[in-house]
Amino acid sequence: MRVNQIANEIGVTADTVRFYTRVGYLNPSKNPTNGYKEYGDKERRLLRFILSARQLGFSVEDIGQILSTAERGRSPCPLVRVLIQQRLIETQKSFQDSVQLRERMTSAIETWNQKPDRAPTGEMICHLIEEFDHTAAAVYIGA
Amino acid sequence: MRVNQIANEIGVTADTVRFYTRVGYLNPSKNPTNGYKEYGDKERRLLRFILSARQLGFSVEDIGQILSTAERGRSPCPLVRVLIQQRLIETQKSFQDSVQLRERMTSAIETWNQKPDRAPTGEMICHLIEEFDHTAAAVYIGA
DNA sequence: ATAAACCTGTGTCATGAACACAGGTCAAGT
DNA sequence: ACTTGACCTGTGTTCATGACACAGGTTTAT
Repeated sequence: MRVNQIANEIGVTADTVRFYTRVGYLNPSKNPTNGYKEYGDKERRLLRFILSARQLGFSVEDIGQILSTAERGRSPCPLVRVLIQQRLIETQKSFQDSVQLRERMTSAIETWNQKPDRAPTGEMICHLIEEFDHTAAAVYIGA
Repeated sequence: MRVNQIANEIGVTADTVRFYTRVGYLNPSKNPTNGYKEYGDKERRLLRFILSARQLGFSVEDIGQILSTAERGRSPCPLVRVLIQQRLIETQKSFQDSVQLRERMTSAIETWNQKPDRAPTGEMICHLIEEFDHTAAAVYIGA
């Protein structure tokens, strides 16, 4: 099985398979006649596992730790339980960041609907952006 | 004004100032005796503008377009209105992604509370992850 | 045999800074 | 004048997760 075959079968791009090979999580054998990498059952199982873990928010490095724990025959479960808590915190953060950014953006768009375009001056590059920032700052400090 | 001075005054790190200098948005003069970059009023205004735009979700490249439009004396406002719509779409996407990931994560954590740790086998690396993925897939296809 | 179509591995790029590091500068102390 | 130490500087590299570019190899059709 070559890179595109396994990629299609699992539903990812060949580049993704190559990436996990490059970082050493997949270890295909090498066809000596043409240098092509040969993926087998083990790689298929590993790749599926990697994708499942990614779906749950584990980082590629997390997965590396999980895999090497399992390779040594130890249960990766305790590590998994710890790691997901950490990643959850990060996800909460990125969620909050997205919410706040979205609010700023929609608020800006709405405000800008009432405002004309203007040419830049020595003082201003874009009055939409600069004035909105002042307004937002004023709101923020409660002014 | 040297890099740390302007950075402190505006409230960012020196690395951030260096970054915007490197990409060419800030053009400090160079002190010929020591090679240090000398930031002035113009750079201060530019840096403030850049940060305001970043707050609104514009990418660094967006800001480059906005600045070069303004430099040619044309109003960047039409561009700004277009760009923010695009970035808003991306922000919505990242918002939704965060929400969904968070759901998967909290659901996994909850499910895992009922499950023991287990050592890996030839078939399984981590039953928590692999079994949750099956469950989630089953839910997804309505099974 | 040859041509086109497709596939491969390796190397580079992307975001937006943060970090590492070797060397320069400057004030305090002697 | 000199030295020590603290601080500062610019430049180069690193981060995460693949996507993309590219030169060359392979397979299929003629």
